[in-house]
Amino acid sequence: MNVLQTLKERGFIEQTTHDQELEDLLSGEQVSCYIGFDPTASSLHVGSLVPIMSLAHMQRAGHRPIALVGGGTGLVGDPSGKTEMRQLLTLEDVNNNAEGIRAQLARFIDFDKGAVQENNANWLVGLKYIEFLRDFGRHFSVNRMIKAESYRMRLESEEGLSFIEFNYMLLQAYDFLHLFNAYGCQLQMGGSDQWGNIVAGIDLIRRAKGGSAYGITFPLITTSAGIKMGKTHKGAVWLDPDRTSPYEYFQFWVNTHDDDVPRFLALFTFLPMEQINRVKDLDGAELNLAKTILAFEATTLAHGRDQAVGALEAAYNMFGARSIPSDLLAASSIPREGAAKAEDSVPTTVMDLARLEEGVPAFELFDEIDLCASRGAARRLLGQGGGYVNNERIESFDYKISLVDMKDNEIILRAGKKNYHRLVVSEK
RNA sequence: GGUGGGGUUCCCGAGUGGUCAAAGGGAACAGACUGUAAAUCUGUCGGCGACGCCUUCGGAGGUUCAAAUCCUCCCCCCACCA
Repeated sequence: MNVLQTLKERGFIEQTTHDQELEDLLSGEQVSCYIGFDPTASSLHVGSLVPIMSLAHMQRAGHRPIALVGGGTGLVGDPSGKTEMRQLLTLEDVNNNAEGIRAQLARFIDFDKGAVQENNANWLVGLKYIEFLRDFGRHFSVNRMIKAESYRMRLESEEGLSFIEFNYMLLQAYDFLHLFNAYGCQLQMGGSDQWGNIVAGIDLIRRAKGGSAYGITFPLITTSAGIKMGKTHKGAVWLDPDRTSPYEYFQFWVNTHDDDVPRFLALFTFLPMEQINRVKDLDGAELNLAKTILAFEATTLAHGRDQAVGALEAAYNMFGARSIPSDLLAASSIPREGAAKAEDSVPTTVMDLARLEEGVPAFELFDEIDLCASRGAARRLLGQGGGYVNNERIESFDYKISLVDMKDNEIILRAGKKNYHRLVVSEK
């Protein structure tokens, strides 16, 4: 089975150009393929996981993945699929962000074994306007461009489309051409909103070099609730452990919607499909175990196995241990017998002994340790019965949390069902 | 550059002198129900030790007992015209 089939089977493919030729290409010798990543932040988030995983699949199949950081295009801003103009980045930001992104990609693809990272700032920033127009601008038809879906939304919007953004397609096409020349890269992959840009690159390669190139787009992954994957009320779920802790990351995956579990297992883990397909028949508590495995595998990929085990144990500690049958997704290396263990993956605050001796009103404390956004919010939460000490409901908003509540040298506070916070006393 | 229309609480969007912390919807949060799910129902949804006080309606001034609402200047967005 070649990569294309693997990707298809696992739900990565929305659309491809030249189905048959692409199939042949990928069945043959090593192919270089690239995906662009926007350096809008120093970290990637779950929304980029589909492209990342697809590169990983490529490498596993013996091909060469090229991760292109859009250091140059990031200076312009891609209008595709967006309703308003993006904040423009400075070159310095972009370079910093590119560093962070590389480190994260390295967990999924191996730069020591052929994978390449490039930054298009290297060839875009020095472009000469007139030369560029003469050499490449003439290959682009404005008539065609304005018909592209990627521009239509903005063309029809009140915001309009600025000229700088209109150029984006040319720059991305030029990237593809550059990588074609430099690496013989014949395949570009990207989100479905990139279709127009990818096709523009393929055209440019044909017109300018007479070469053939191909494209693959990924579907936009939405949850069954219809929301774009990877967004939560707290914002994006980041791959950077400083932004989204491994425990939170794990929890994000555990909270996957029922209907999404098999699909997400296929996309976001490397577990074999025949095992994943069996998950489709599960429901209820059994399905929850599959979610646990999904979370474990996804966390292992992003943060390493130790962190994943830590997150799993922390979850067991908070929500109760489980044991996972050995025939469920057997390829997973998840520890099958759950050991609940006090873990510091749970946010912890160290308190002065003196304050706890005196007692701190619950609403004040909940605000202070960020279980609530403000004292007012804490009052409301507690008033509605959503606050707990050691899993017992706090009955009044000004109940004083004190040493009386100390159990095993800690006090576990909880807001709602899932937000825990641990309080310990300073040693003195 | 001209003319007209706009900028409201997380988002959309009402509100054109007091009854406005500001309708309605969405999102979000809590409770019940559950499987750390979804759906549903109920409640909450600017801040504050809080039946009161304080800060919000693009920005800065002004009129008035009283302004999101009226006036002046400025900034930004949009449409049409040039």
